[in-house]
Amino acid sequence: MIFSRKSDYGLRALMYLSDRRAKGPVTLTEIAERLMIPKAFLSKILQQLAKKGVVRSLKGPSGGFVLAVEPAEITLQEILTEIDGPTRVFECFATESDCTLYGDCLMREVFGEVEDQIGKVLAGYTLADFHLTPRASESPAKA
Amino acid sequence: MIFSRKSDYGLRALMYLSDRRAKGPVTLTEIAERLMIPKAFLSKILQQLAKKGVVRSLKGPSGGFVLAVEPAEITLQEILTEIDGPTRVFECFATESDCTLYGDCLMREVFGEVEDQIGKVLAGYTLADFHLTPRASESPAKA
DNA sequence: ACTGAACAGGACCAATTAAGTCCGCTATCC
DNA sequence: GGATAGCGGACTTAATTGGTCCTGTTCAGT
Repeated sequence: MIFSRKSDYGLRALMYLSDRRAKGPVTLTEIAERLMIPKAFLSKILQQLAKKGVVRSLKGPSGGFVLAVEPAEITLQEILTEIDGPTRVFECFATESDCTLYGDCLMREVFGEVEDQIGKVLAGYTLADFHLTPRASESPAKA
Repeated sequence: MIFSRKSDYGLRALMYLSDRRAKGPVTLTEIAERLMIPKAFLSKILQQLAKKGVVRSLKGPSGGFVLAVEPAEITLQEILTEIDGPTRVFECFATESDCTLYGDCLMREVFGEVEDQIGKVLAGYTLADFHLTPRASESPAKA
């Protein structure tokens, strides 16, 4: 699996915050309950995202988390990288000296290409493309 | 990591067999030693590839493994799939009922796209593209 | 100032998967 | 029939992921 459960949780939490970013801070407890994510675990994920500046956390009563970026300004690639770290496609186990490949390592080339393609797809979407709930701003009559 | 160490071992073993497929069966011991792969572990991998018909195994003295396909006829995608199983990019952890996504699941779409792109890259290479050693048939004067 | 709501962060534990080993069995060549 | 080589199942170990717990610290409201 390329993307972990952590990414799934984190991404959904960001969608939740994105949907409610007009309404002030949302508590960890609320997000965890609504999205059915283990609270303590989600706490770690949001802490991590807070350090990276994706969300802002406010302590004390009436505190919680708010999205710190414009949903349309952060790509899926950025989000997943910030949660899971860079997508590693293949790691060469051989050391320089015992790599028996002929000439330039074609493997590196191939897997570099794979990484690029993955990145390209993920960079094509932003948080604004994802919603957990219908947007209040969207005309319901259009259904 | 998308691709496991098992894939690395298996792929390199296939390159080895590809390079020497004119010279008859190669023993597990030879491959393991040359490529510095734990023998018992490589055995499992080659067994697996034998079941899939990628290599053929011959028991008894003067036995060993031979490549059972034309190197140019098997893609990197096929090889990696046969060793590691299909590349799973993302697994939705929510059940149908608790998936809170709005409308059609955009996630599925995105990650399907990612899988397609990975497949496209890997399908563009065959075993014939990879070599552990210089090909004898290739003019050395060209260097 | 005190209280209680809320996040922070380190240490810890559990579950899963990946990686690797062991050993008796079977086929094959000479 | 003995030596050689792969087969295959059970097992162990190591690494990673997923998750918990507990003790802070910050801060709004009184």
